[in-house]
Amino acid sequence: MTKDDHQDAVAREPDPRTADNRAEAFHGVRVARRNELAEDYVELIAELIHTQGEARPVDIATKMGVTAPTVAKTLGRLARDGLITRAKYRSVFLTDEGRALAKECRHRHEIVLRFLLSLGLDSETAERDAEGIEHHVSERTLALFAAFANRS
Amino acid sequence: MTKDDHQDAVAREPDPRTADNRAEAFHGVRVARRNELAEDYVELIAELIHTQGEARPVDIATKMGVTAPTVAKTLGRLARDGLITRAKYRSVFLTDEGRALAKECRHRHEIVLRFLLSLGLDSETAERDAEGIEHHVSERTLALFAAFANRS
DNA sequence: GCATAAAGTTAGTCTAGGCTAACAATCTGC
DNA sequence: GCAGATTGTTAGCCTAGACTAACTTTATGC
Ligand SMILES: [Mn+2]
Ligand SMILES: [Mn+2]
Ligand SMILES: [Mn+2]
Ligand SMILES: [Mn+2]
Repeated sequence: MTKDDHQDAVAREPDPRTADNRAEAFHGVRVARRNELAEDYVELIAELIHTQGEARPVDIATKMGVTAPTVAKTLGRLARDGLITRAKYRSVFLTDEGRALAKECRHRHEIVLRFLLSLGLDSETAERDAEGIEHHVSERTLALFAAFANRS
Repeated sequence: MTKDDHQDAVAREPDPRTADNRAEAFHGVRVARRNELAEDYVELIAELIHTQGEARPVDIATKMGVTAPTVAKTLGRLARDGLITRAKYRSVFLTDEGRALAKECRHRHEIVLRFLLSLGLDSETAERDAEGIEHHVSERTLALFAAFANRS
């Protein structure tokens, strides 16, 4: 269908499903990107509840570095998606599902961070990179990161 | 200003600029995310020009796993941003700036990929994860990845 | 307990990035 | 050289995620 198909007749070693894999990889990244924000939010909300006793929109806004209306709209989506519950003018609570996701995210975040630190990265850069990388590591990669961090 | 300020009076060990760093980290991730798509496109366009002789929208669409109109719109943005040039119904060319970005992206992609492979990851998963991670590694992290991959 | 400050909401705007449907141009094979 | 297939464009729709402006509610301090 695409040019590759007949090009492969000439190809030496590349396997015939390379194009598919590319599209799949990009698709996987797009999916991951769709969940990034939700992951960061529930992770932060869990942390705020733990450290401050409650998760207030104003604190979420400060830590996320966005404005209050942006937080409000995002919380609306999280509620719609069953990750949090909220009442008007009150602070935010995680549902069971939200709590489970938060736990998983914190776990991932910590492994990625520990891994970067164990590679020798300074903590500020490690924190910044971990915040982005954490959403793009598969289970398999995470396991390798954890193993490496542990035996360092 | 936020609750943290006076909370810090009670705090044990966390340093006082933690909140700022968090917001900065999230901001950095948001910025990185804005460039992800452009980076993947120019990298792919460069690759298509190299392997096929030209970069046709239909091939970009296939490899990216999106529809032709999506590609058309994205190419419009890339042209607007000075990364490519194009004429109606013709294939796409990189500007100097686009070529430079493509080169840099390919470089980053390769280092991340080699790094993941050298950690012991299978190549399919490595390719998928690299496609996402590459946009979130700082120069510093990249250098550590490269060093690790080389001495493995 | 009330005035004011702080926090939260709502409405409206914008861009990116995805899609489908419909149409236009180009390429290909005969 | 033209019919049909392929490719590309355009228009229009949608959601996410950002913002400002304006308003309402809640919390605070005196
Ligand atoms: Mn993150
Ligand atoms: Mn995180
Ligand atoms: Mn990528
Ligand atoms: Mn890439």
